[in-house]
Amino acid sequence: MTQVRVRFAPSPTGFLHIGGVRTALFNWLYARRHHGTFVLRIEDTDQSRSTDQSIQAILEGMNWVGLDWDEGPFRQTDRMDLYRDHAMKLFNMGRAYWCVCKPEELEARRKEAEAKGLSPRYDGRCRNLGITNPPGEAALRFRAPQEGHTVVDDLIKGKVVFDNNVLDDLIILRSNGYPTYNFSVVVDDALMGITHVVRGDDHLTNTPRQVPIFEALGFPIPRFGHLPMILGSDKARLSKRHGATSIMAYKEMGYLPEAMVNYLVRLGWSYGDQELFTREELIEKFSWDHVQKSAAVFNPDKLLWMNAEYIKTSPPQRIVRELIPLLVRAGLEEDVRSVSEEWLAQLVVLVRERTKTLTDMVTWVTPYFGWDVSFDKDAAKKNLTAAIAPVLAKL
RNA sequence: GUCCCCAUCGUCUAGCCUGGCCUAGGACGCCGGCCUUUCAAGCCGGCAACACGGGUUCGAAUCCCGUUGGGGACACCA
Repeated sequence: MTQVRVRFAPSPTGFLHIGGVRTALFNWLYARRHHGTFVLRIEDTDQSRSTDQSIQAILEGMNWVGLDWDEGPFRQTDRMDLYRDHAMKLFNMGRAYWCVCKPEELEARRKEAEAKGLSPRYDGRCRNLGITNPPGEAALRFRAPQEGHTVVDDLIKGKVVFDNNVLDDLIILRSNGYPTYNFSVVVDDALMGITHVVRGDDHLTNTPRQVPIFEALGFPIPRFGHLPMILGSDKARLSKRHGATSIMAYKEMGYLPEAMVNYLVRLGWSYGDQELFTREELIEKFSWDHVQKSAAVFNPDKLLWMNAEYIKTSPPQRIVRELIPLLVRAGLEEDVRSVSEEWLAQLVVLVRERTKTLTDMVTWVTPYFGWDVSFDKDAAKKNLTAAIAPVLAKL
């Protein structure tokens, strides 16, 4: 078998979403499992929505959960020549044509079709115009096959058959010269030698649109895998109104990255009855055939439980490292400086079984700081009751 | 509207491919008990599901068809 090459290709239009993290995680696990390569690619061809700040957020999030990439981050906007060259190649071989329809006209026609209960597809009116030198602004469309069918043998869903007559002649180059997603993704996945394209479920119907482009360009077709979506408690796609969806928001709330990873991987993947996995175990045990086909509801309670498990079982030194910045932020910088890490570690052991998040832990730990610095475990245990009572009262 | 995907406890899931071991297992949450001077943790126990309808079969959660329900896609967004 050839070397596994997978990628995570987010668009930088906001913070890093936990759904994105899960997609990245599955790709990362597969790469690590097979000693393959994990590529990070930033899909920033939408000029109006992409921001550098979002790119930073993506990198920050990936770093926090420990998903390291072997190549990249590549930015599609650095690769514009590649897309234009390949688009023109398609044009020159007659597989693409110039479309001079105005965006507003297309929009109007789409609405009209929808109103009539028809498919809101492009009607192909520029398809056979044979425009070679478009006057002013024009977009380049791919001449999609109209007959036959495209079969996607999905790693997760199995064989899925699409009739080519539902295919649209989609725009591959916008009139501003930027490539569209369905085109740049094909060029990049091919040129980057991606062997397995694993992405969200919402891309499944994009696949039969992309496969003919691979074919037309003479590229080998990668394997595809489509991961089920994450839903909110009302079974609607997970969004802000269900609570925090940014991965970094969970850091802020006092979650451990290993707990996030463990929870997210179990959301849609299983290994018998096992709930808790070390990173090494995940790499060793991960495979597509235990990935669920159906969408999963995000359950904050279970995540909280899992975080508590990690807090209870992680080496106290590890917890201390994560805790210190939070203590500093809580205004306890002086106090933290006056005690040893060892002292803090003992304190962590003392309170950890009653805390579910690091933020909880800050609350529990705070009253101890007024005490004698020569911390004695046994003495503290005897005095635990006294320490807890006032904290309880405040809660 | 058209196309595609999905369907086991409230939720995450095991089992389904290779029908009988399933009076359907585990986990979260919930309820009760034990432990504890109180809380938490821990331990023990309980509630709770094969969406529905037809087939196939000696036998179906497991295979087939249909229905219903949920989700996704149909942009000069990704």
